[in-house]
Amino acid sequence: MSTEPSWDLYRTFAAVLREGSLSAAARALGITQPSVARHIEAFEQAVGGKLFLRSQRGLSPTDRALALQPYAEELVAASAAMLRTASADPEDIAGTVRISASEIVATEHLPPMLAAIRRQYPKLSIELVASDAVDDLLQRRADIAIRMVDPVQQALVARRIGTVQLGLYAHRDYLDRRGRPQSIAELPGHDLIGVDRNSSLSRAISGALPGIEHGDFTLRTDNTVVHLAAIRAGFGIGICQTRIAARDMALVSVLPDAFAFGLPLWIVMHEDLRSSARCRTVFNALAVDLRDVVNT
Amino acid sequence: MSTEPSWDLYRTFAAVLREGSLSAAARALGITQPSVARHIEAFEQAVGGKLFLRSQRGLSPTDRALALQPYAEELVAASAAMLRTASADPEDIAGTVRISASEIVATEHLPPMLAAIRRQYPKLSIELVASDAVDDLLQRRADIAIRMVDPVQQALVARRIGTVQLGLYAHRDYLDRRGRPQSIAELPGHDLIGVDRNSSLSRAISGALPGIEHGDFTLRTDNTVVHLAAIRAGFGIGICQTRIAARDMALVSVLPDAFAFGLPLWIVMHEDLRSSARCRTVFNALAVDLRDVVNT
DNA sequence: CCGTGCTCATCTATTTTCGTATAGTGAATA
DNA sequence: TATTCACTATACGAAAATAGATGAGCACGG
Repeated sequence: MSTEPSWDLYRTFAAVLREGSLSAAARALGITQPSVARHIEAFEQAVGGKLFLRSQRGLSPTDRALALQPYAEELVAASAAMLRTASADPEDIAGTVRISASEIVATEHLPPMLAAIRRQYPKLSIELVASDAVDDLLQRRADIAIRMVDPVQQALVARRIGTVQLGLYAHRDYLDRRGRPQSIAELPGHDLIGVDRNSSLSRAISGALPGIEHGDFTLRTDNTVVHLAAIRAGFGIGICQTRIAARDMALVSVLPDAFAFGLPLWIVMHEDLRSSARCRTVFNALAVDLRDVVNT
Repeated sequence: MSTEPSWDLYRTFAAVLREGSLSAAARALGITQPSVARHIEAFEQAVGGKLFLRSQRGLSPTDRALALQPYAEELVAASAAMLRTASADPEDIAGTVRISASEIVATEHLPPMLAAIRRQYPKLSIELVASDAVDDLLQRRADIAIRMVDPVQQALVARRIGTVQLGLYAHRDYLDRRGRPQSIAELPGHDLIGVDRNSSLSRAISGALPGIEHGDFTLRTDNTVVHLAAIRAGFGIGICQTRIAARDMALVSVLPDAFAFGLPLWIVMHEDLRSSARCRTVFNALAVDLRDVVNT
C-alpha cells in the first residue's frame, strides 16, 4: 500500500454499488461513464482485487464489494450531512434540517407543524424521512428523529414528549353496517385490520389483544399509512392513535375500556448538533408542537 | 448549489482540522501545501463561508469548521475502515483487524493471545487500540471490541465471556513491611491505590468498599496500567484482576473475603463484519482465549 | 429478422489539478 | 537588533484526470 486512493473513488464506488451500472452511476454523479470506469478500475487496483463483474447489462458486485456496502453508505450519509451543515451559517436559522419520523407521524402530525416552523424561519428548508429505522441518527441520515421507542444510544439529546395513546377505531358506516362489538370476545367475528410481521407493534398489540391470533386479521399490513387508510375507508376495525381519530368525526372508538395502550414519544437529536442553531431551533419547536400528539 | 465538491476536499479539510496548519496537513497527506490551500479555498467557496482564520502560525478553525469536526472524523474513520476491509480478500484469513480493548486487557491479556492467533494465520496483521471508549465500534474505529460493560447497541454481535473477578492486592514486600489488614476498617491506615474520577470503576468500587472515601487513597490514578504498576512496585494496596495477580507470585490477596466484585467481559463485533472471514476468525479465537481471563 | 435501447470499452483533445519554486510575513531566539 | 524558522500566498510548467466521440456486444420487442 503506497498511498491512499482518492476519496472520490469511494464516492464513485458507492454510486456504482447503488445504481448498478457505470452509466447510471455517471448520470447520478454528473460525470461521464469513462471517468466512472477509471475510478472503479483504480479502486480495484488499489485494493488488489476485483470489485465488480462486468457484463453488458451492468456491473454486479463481488462479495468483496458487498462487504464494503455499509461503509459506502456511511460515507455517503456522513458527507451529505457534513456538506449540509457546512453550507449553513451556524448562527443563522437557515439551511436544511433532516427529520426522520415514522410514516404515520410524518403524514398525520408533522406537516402542519413544519409549515408553522417554516413560516417563522423562511430561510429554513426541511427534509422529511419517513422511516422507522431507529439508527437513522447514528448513520447521519437525519439530524432530528421522532421515535416511539425508548432511546438506548449514548451521545444523544433526547426529550420525552409523553405517551401516544392508541385504541381500536372504525368508520361509523362500518359500525352501522356490522354492529358495535361489546367485548373483545366478539372481535373475531369482525373485519379486523392488523399488522403483518416485522413490526415492533406486533408484540405490543398481541399483548393488548388477548385471544386474537395472526389469522384473525382480515387485512394484514405493516404499512401504518395503509392501515389508517383502511380504517378511514370503512374496511373494518383497526388500531389508531386517539389524537388522529379525534380529528375525524366519522371514526368511532371501539371498546375504549377493553383495549388501550400507549407508546412513548421521543424527540432525539445527535449531541454534536446542539451547537447548530437551526437544529436546536427545530428541535425545540417540534418538542413543543408534539405535545399535541400525546395524551399525558 | 451547483455541484457537489470533491470528496478529497473533505479529506484535506479533516487533515487541516486535525493538524492545525496547511503545511502540516500537507505533510500528513503526502501532498503539497499549495494543494491543501487550494482545497480549503475550494471548500470554503463551495459552502459559502470562511472555515479557517489564516495566520502566520497556522489556521484556526471558525465555529463553522468546528461544527463539522464530528463529521470529518467520521469520514476519516469510515474511509479507513472501508479501505482496510477492501484490501483484504474476504475468503482469506489475511489483512488487518483492529481490536479495541481496555488498557489493562490490551497490556496484560491480549499480547500472548494475539501472538498465538498470528502464528496460526501469518498473513493477518493486528491493530490494537487501547481505549475505554465504548463507541469505538459505531465510530468504525475498531472491528472488534473487548468491553467490560454490558453492550446496549443494536446491530452488534456480542458474546459474553464471563465475569472478571477483581480483588485487593499488594506486593509481599509491602505487606511484610506494613502488616496485613484484617478488616476493611483497618484499610484507611494503609497506603491505598485508588481511582481518581471519570472512571466507570469509581461507582463499583465505592460500593464494594464501604467507608473508604476519595481522600483515603494515597495514590489516585484513572490510568489502570499505572494502578497495576504501583501495586507491583509495592506502593500499597490496590485493585487488580485475580487472574492477573495469580500470575505474579509476589502479589498477595488482601481481604479476599471482605472485598471482591466482578465485571462482565464481552467481546463485541459489528454485525456487518460477520461476513468477513478474518474478523470472524479473530472474534472466535479471542472468545475462546479470553475464557482464561474470567473466573466463571 | 432486424431495429432500438441499453450497456461497457477505447481513443484523443482539453480542461483541471498538482507540484515546484519563490516571495512575503510574523514570532521566537540569540 | 539581526537571524532563524515556520507559516501562508503566488506564479508557472508538468502531469493527470476529464469530457466527448465512437465502436461493439447483448437483450428486448415489433
